[in-house]
Amino acid sequence: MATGRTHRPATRSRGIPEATVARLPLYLRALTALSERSVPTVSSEELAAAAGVNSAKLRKDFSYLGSYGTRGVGYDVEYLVYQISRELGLTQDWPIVMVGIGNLGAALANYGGFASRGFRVAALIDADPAMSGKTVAGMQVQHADDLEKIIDENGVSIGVIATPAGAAQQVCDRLVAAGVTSILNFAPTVLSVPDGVDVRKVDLSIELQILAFHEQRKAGESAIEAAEGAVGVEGPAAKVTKPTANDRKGPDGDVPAVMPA
Amino acid sequence: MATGRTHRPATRSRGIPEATVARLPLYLRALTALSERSVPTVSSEELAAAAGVNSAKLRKDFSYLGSYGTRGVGYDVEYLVYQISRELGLTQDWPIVMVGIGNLGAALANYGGFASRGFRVAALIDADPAMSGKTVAGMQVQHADDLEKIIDENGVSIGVIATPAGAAQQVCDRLVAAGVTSILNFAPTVLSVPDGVDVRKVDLSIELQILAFHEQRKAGESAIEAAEGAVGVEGPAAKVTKPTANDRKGPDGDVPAVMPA
DNA sequence: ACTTGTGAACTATTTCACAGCA
DNA sequence: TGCTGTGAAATAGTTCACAAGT
Repeated sequence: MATGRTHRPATRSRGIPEATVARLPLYLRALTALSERSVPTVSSEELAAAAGVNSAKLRKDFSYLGSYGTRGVGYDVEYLVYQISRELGLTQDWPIVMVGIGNLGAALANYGGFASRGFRVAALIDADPAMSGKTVAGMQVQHADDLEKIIDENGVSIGVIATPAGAAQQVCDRLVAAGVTSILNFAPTVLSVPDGVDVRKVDLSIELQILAFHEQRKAGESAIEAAEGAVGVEGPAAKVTKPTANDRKGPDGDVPAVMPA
Repeated sequence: MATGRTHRPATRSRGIPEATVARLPLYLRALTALSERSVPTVSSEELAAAAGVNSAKLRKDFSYLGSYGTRGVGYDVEYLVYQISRELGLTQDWPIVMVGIGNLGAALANYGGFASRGFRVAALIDADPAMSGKTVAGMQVQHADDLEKIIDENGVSIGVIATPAGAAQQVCDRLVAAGVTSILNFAPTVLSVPDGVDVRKVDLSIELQILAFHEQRKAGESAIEAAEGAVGVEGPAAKVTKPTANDRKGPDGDVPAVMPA
């Protein structure tokens, strides 16, 4: 339903803001949950709550996609699921290759969230000959030598890198040379790629460091307040102001080492 | 080493932009690498390249921390490493608990990047009795019953959730009740927490969906151009007013199922 | 009576470009 | 001369608040 189609709301299809794109998967998840509960429609208010954003932002986001709601009523859940899926390109099948089947790679291979949207793991690849032939998440791990062939035969355009940092750029280069144009990088390295190739980076330790920053703020605040006798008193004494030392800050040995599953 | 120290440049310590905070770990990583190669100083240009940003942004970012560079010369590597570490709160020790030792949890436990900055895994916790006592990453997995005791005894203020989506909110509530004020959430759920508690979310499938969006753009561009040769017209008949079936959209079974390491 | 869709105001972030210092 | 530090301009993103549909 929804009026949709004939009237082209001007906005459609022309550059959706990056910030909006990043939230579409969030909305999609919330909508999918509603869909499973057979909820027919949602208001921007309800959906926003379920997705953890405010309703003005959600409405603005949707306005970039088109006018898919009905005033006075809300949004048709099924219809919106479809529209967002389509916008994100999830109505098609995306074969992906995963390179580096260590601890993290194995976890990713088992990750249900990949398969549950348009993604399909076409191959698991590891450079370690000892890994070849091992079964991870129901698939045989293949050797890196076959990378190009696999990409070509499966029409892969998205690659996931979960190798140690040292190998990432090299793997990336091969992926790109073989035709991959989008890369999800879990290795703690800055990858350099030619124009036209997208890279997204997930860095586990960075997230923790950001939390530590805010955590320190909280602790510091009360310390200052306590020292100056100011307002907002809130003080679990447990907040050891000056913890132990911290010698280690050792080598950047991030990403899990390869280790058979 | 570097002029620094005595002069306090006005800016210091007052609200550093969130976008800047998010990049500090990036700079820190690049600087650490330089430090290991015993490079004494870097220019904003060089460091920016190593961190994958542009130099104007980097200089602006650093200007929020203070004036730690030397005009005509650059930045003292060791000094900057220290200043950024301090700013991020990494000069102190942060004990963390990890809840949910499935595939992903095990990978995280083995992740070198945690230990290599101020973080220390104080405990691995899983609700599955079959996991208790098992050794993962050199630590005994403990049962969820002991959560509160562990948090209290170790002064933990940061928790990592790697449980299935269904258990996440419940785990979160217990963490918060026990005194945790920062949470890194790997479960594909929106967590609700009281004011004063920070949550950061890492969602593997969201990142892939964002890539798919851009990937589709690339492909679509040429396809549409080829098909319509014209300008603004966009008329994929596919605009099925009433979505097709769209079967799969299966259960939101994200996050890896628990499975012994 | 209710809820969307959206200009307009506001806030945050990035980029420019150059004065100021080593 | 070379490179930082930073106002000022440009751009991106968010929030407000209300007109317009249903």
